[in-house]
Amino acid sequence: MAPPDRHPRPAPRPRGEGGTREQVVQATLETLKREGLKNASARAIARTGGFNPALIFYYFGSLDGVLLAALDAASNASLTRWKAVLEGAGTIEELLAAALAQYREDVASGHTTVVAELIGASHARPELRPGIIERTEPWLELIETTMTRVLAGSPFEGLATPRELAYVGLSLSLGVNLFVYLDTDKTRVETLFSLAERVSPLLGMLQPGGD
Amino acid sequence: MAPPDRHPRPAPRPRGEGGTREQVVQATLETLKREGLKNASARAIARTGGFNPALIFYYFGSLDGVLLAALDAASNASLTRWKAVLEGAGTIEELLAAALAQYREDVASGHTTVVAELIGASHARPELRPGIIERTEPWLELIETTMTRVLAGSPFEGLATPRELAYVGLSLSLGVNLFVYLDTDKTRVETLFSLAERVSPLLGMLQPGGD
Amino acid sequence: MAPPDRHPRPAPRPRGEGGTREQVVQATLETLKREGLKNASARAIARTGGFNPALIFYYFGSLDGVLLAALDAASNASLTRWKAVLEGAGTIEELLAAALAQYREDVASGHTTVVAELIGASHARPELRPGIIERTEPWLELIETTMTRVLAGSPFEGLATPRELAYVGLSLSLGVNLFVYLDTDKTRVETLFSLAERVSPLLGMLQPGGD
Amino acid sequence: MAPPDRHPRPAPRPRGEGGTREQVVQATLETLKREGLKNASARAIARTGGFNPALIFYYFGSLDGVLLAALDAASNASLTRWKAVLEGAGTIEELLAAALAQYREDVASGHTTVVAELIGASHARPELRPGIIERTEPWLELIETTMTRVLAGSPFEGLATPRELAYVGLSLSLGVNLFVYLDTDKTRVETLFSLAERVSPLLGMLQPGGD
DNA sequence: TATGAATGAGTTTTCATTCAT
DNA sequence: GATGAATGAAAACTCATTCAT
Repeated sequence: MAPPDRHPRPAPRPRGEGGTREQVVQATLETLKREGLKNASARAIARTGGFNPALIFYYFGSLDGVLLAALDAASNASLTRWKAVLEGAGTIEELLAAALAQYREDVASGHTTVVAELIGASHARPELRPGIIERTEPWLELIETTMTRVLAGSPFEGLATPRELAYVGLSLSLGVNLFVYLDTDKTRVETLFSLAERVSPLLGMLQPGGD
Repeated sequence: MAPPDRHPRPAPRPRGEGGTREQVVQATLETLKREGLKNASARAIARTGGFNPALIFYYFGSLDGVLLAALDAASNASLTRWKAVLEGAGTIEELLAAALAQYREDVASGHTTVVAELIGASHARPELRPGIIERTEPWLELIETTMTRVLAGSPFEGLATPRELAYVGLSLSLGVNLFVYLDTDKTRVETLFSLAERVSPLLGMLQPGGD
Repeated sequence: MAPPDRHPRPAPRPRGEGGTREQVVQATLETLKREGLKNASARAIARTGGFNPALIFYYFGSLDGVLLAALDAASNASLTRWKAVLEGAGTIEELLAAALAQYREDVASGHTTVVAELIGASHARPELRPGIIERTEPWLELIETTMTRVLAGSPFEGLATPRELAYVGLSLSLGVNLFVYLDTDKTRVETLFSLAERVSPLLGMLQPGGD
Repeated sequence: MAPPDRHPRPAPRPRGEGGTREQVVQATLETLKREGLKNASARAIARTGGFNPALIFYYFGSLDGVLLAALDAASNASLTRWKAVLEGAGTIEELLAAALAQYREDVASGHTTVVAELIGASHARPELRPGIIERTEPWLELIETTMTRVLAGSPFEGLATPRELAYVGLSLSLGVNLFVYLDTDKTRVETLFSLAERVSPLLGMLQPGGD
């Protein structure tokens, strides 16, 4: 006469496919996109992923833990894409065109949302700041490297260091991210992008051989 | 019999001066600056201001209510200052110099923090978005008006509409706001500003009579 | 067409009778007695008292807060009783007899359980220690005062200071409390008490005039 | 893929020596001493010992299981020491001196802490009571035997049975244990012990041949 | 106008425990 | 013999909000 099994273990969720840990990160990402950081509680994430909230703490120790892990995942994926895109650009004009195209895609896919969300969140949740600042560095480096390469020989070269330009680039990028978010129907962002396309050839003209 | 320990009656707030409603807004602003949006709960605000949490709901109906009221207050104050600053500028160079000076002051005083905080918050708290977007409009108008005036007769005039430039300006402003926040020791922001100062005269040269 | 009232406020629990705060303390005491400290969670206490767990935090700030408040209540009540009892005793023999009677009553009523429970708990919950130690002092004072009075003129007077005897008394009292708790059927405690009754007259004989 | 962050594999425990089971008991003891019963969770114990929490259940079936096993270990070790000490004492005076010395050592080494902790815990955790009461018996027997031997021929012999005196002894011992715990800087306990030293010779004088 | 009391639903986190491997 | 993964239940505590006064 076995005692009544009050907690029958449920059929184990399909394992493997990326690993449970990965699934938790994915659920976090999805929740962040769908419900906003404020509502991305441990419970909400678990609901999204169909698992037990305790799992989050088992793998990441704290809610902040998963949030940063999710930022890592999103940031890394995005960084890889952008690296590929920027490496293909030889001239200022090409660079701007490529960046613009990628930015458009990011906006459309909503992929950047998470990054922007969490960077914006550093305001609301001071605890996250250090981790977020840290994850900003590879982006600065990518911009810096690209600037160094593309600006070689241009009149801009003497005007600003690559690092300085990286700061400008990151600020602009963050700003547009926020702007996108405030722009519900995306018409304004489109206006902004088309302006960039119009101006870009003019900048290209300033480059040696870029006539 | 005795009132609960947790709510020792504070030294009675000086009544009148500015009205209770105004005091609630001020307490909200202060809490926002000191503790971040995430921690700006009704209780925290009430603690800051030394009043009863229910007061918030009495005057503003909901927590989101005060938050938007606080955004209004901060935004209006800031807008007034900026209007004064920008109206004094006749040339592109003067405009940039004036804007930079004001921006520096804003960063130093922490006055912009609240605006940035709440705009960044539109990510985290979808409920606030509509209200926030609305409060963005006067800023766009200010930038637009200024651009129209300053760019008259310059080669940029044919390149972009004032509205388009307002979008650029707002994005940049938002971006720098975030960047400031990520930059704990403010050295990066200073680098950014000094770059702007170096570049600004060059742009001025493009203006008619600006040689 | 009012919106559906999803949270109809329940008929308010009968107010007054000692005040809500007092009810919370009583519920804590009762839970402590019935279920032991380990199981005296906020939920359990609230269940006992039929109120919302949040009420505990509203009035006492933390679980430790109520526990100490409960200790205060139990300790004070007990202290009052003991004071009355001890003040009536003029000789060592009378003192011992009175103390024994009161101790018997305490054991029977289970009233001391809570005090012993929480003092014993200082082992398991270091956070409570300072508060508990503090609440020990009036007991030491009571024993000290009594000893001073009763021992005047006896041969014990030169042997030990009243303070020292207070330490002995408190230790013995704590020890018997624990012993009581380990002694499920109370036969051992009864043995102990009857021994005390047998010995007490002998001590009395040592007193001046006590022959 | 990678193991979760929270469980970095510790430097592999030296196997064999004493057996894993014994290591679990030791870790329990150590955790009990360092963090108190309240915080001696399965996880905490496993962390202390550098092994997997499941090991506890593998060997002892439940958390209460290890706790009692730890009490056994501590109690037995202590009992052995005390047996040796008490057997060496022939007179009341010697007995008291020896006991006092050993008690002092126990307090200093913190070795008694665990025993007291768990006995005190019978309050907080009713589940542990039966097991604890059981482990009390050998102590009573030791005191009883010693009393019988030492009191032979003394005037106390007719006054109380050895069993009764064992109850007094255990109560006093438990009481002092608690008192020690409440006495942060140990000055009070020292006062108590020095009083005992002063009084002890007087008791010795009552013994036949003890003048 | 203002507030103390009260509450339901939520928060993050930790628990003892099980089980497949 | 030993462990990593996983989980349901519960822990302490905070939240925005309401309402009688």
